[in-house]
Amino acid sequence: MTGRPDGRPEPPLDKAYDPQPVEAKWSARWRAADLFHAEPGAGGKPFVVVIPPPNVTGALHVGHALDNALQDLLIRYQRMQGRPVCWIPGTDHGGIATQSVMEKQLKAEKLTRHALGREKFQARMQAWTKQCKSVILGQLERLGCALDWRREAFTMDEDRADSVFEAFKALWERGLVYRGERMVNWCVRCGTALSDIEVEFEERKGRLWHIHYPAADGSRGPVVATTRPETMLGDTAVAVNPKDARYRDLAGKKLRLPLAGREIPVVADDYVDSDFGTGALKVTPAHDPNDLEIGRRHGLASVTVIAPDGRMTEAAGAAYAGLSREAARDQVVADLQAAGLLEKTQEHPHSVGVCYRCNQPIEPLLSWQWFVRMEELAKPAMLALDSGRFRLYPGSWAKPYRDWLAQIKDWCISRQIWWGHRIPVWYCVGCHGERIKTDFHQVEGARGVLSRRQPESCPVCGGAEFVRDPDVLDTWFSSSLWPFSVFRWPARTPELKFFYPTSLLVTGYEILYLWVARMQMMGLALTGEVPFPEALIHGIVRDKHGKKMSKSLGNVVDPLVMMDKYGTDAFRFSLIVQAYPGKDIPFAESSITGSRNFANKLWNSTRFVLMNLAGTPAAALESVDRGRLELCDRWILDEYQRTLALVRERLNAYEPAAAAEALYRFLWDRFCDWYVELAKIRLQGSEEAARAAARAVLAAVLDGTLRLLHPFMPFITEELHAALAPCMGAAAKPGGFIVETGLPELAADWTDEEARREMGVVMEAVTALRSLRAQLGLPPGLAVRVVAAGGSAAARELLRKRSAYVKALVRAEALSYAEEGVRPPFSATAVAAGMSFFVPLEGLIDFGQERERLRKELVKVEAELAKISAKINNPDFLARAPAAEVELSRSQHDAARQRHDRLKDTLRMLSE
RNA sequence: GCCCAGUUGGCGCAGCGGUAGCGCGUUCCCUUGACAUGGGAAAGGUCAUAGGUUCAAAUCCUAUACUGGGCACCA
Repeated sequence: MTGRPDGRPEPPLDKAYDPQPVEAKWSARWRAADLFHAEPGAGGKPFVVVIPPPNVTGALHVGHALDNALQDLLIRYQRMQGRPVCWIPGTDHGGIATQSVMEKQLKAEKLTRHALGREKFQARMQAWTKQCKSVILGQLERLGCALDWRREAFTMDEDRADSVFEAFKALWERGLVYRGERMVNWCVRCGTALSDIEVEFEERKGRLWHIHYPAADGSRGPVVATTRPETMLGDTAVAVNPKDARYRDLAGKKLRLPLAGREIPVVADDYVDSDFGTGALKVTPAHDPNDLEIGRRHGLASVTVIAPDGRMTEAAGAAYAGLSREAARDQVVADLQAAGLLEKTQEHPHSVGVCYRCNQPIEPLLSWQWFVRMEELAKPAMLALDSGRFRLYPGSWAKPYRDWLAQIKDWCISRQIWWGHRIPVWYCVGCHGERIKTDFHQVEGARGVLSRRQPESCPVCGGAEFVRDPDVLDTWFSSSLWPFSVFRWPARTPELKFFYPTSLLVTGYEILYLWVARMQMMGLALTGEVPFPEALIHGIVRDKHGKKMSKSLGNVVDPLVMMDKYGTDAFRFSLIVQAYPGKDIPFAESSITGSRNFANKLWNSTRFVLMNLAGTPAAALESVDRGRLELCDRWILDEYQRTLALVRERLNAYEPAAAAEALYRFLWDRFCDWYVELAKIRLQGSEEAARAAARAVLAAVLDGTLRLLHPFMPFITEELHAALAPCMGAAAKPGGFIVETGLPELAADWTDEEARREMGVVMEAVTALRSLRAQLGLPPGLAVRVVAAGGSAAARELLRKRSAYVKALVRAEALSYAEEGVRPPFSATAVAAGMSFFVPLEGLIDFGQERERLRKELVKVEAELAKISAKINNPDFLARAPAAEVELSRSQHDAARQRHDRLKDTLRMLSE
């Protein structure tokens, strides 16, 4: 340590916290020490979390940062409580989302996946995945995540493929997967079917076209209303409600379908709402789920006019075939208008189902797909919820979760894309004919053989030529197995035995049904256990105006930029401190600034303590004689103890924001603003025993605060702990890394109501005097004399003993006492803690102003007094409120009364 | 249409039965040996509206309005 020119020792830390080097250093050391690797079997019940695997679609966003900051917080917290922890890292192949990222890249190269072919496409996907994984894992490490890096998993690697096949097989054998022809949600852009939850509904501006359908005999027919005129080419009936008097004699008649020219019947069906539109409904069984039902009830034909690629088919007629559905709509409307059949057009906003990946309108299409029967799977999941074996935090999610399970529909799991687990079913060409090779999704009732590899021969016809189901599984299928596939289920590994079921899942509510519910169902169905007994469901990170972040809005915040600018700890803390249960987070940069400042405050309070420990290490708190501690020591220890309890309580209840806030306020408002300032009195004094006591308390409280803060801010606390430990002497806790030192615990009970009360008096007096100084505009450097008068004997005695506190904090050179009723001449007055404080200011004070100031003060106190008086004079209150409450109100009343009287007295004296 | 959540100082949020708090912002003063990423002081709210329960309501109940969200949808 080199000396400074002025002879004082060089401070042990820089003046401001510089996060970058600190983060790099500790990331590397944690990794090198393999600090968060867990082996099965050791040390009691483990705390296990599987990461919600990010899709390999690019870099992480702020939402991931929040999710992982919360997990890391809880992992480190549990670890510090002495539990073995295991947090599994990994990524998800991400199906459609990832494939469309690749397709965009191909498009930029003027390529398509079809031009490339399935195999080459796969190869490119693999390469991309590899690159993307390392970016994502790197970001997680940068965030400080205490992941067990040796256990990294990917939803599409070999081990996970075993799990997926086994799961599919188990469901197949139990008759829970089936291939069926259904009206599915088809995304024209993605070229695949989607499950119901992958469709989002958006309110969009639309129109309602009223079209006249003439009767076959040439007479006037009904007018139908539709939002999708292009589908009329596939109409096979018009339906009306049987009770609708307007159409009573129409049912059973034939109509001439405009543009197409064919005859279609009018059918009567209860489904039709007479009040909507014209009360006559065009029926297109091939392109609308409800129309399909009507068609089935009335034995109607089905004419497919829109192909899976979104273009019109031959069946739509020569004039339209090949047009996109949008172009066909315009053409149909124009043609109808030309034919004089378009009665009118209305604006008609309505909700449109769109693809959750690409936002394009969904096309309902009839096709053969794989489904999972969900009802049977949902029942155990509901039971787990009802019996408390599975709990959601916050509990407000339980109802929506349950409602969703109760009305669950079968899950379409086949996707017509190339990136994913291929469906392990093979079809014999001998049995199904050549068509199975080219027109797979239209082949009715195809029966496949379940196998991972091509079967030897067909069990029916003995043929040896097979085609594999070209489809892949929904990416969420493999995700739903994640809590046990990461431990290589179905293999009965030691990991599976020790780490499964996991302890907690942390994720956002946007995938509650998509993922959380399905993991519960699959876990219960395949392993017989709830995969995690608790789930912490957090909100979404939005922009500062509360809008969803999206690339198109340009309001996306890049976590790396934030970490570079403010440091990882500040970034994490700002997310956690806003993560109140059930709330979305409006993310403003100003909130990270606040956390950055907090980190710096922490840094500097350690810097201060270090400066005072250098050379003379602190004694352990336990070894300090309690009689050597003075008021502020007892007070801060009481506050500290409360904070420890509160933080633990909040974290155990999964309320991290409240825990973070408690720590923030303890460190800043209590420790720094009051305790450190008061400790300075002794530290700068000459009495060695007093200095030692202050050092011991400073060291103990700071050290514990650092450890308690570590799960929130891992890097800075590690750095500061490393700097502090060598200076702590006997007070140092054993352990290398801070996470190994455990959570702070108190050897003794430091509850101290008396210290709280007495510090309260000191703080009140100090605040009142500071306020007085500011209001009088006294320069901060000007030392004043304070004369106190009145108050209880106890309060006087307290202030006499603690006059050093008051003097130091209000920059007073003297604090003396006057007889009640004596007021030093030319003085300003503050009233607090039941007494008056006079500050003599001969020549500096304008009595007119001083009177005015005190009058304003009096108005406030009068209002307060009136309120509290009304309360304690209310007989009902006295009769019915609890005694303690009455007592409290009385003492409040007395305090207000005293304050009031003192102000009045002072004013009277000033007026004389 | 049904269900849920929210509505608290300029902005963002706590509090959820006993006299309204925090962060950011604003105003004033201060480069004093941890920290100007700091210290001190101040201004600013009839806690959406209307009823009700209670000795006492931001907090419980009931309506209403607005804002989000979920579910189901009538073309």
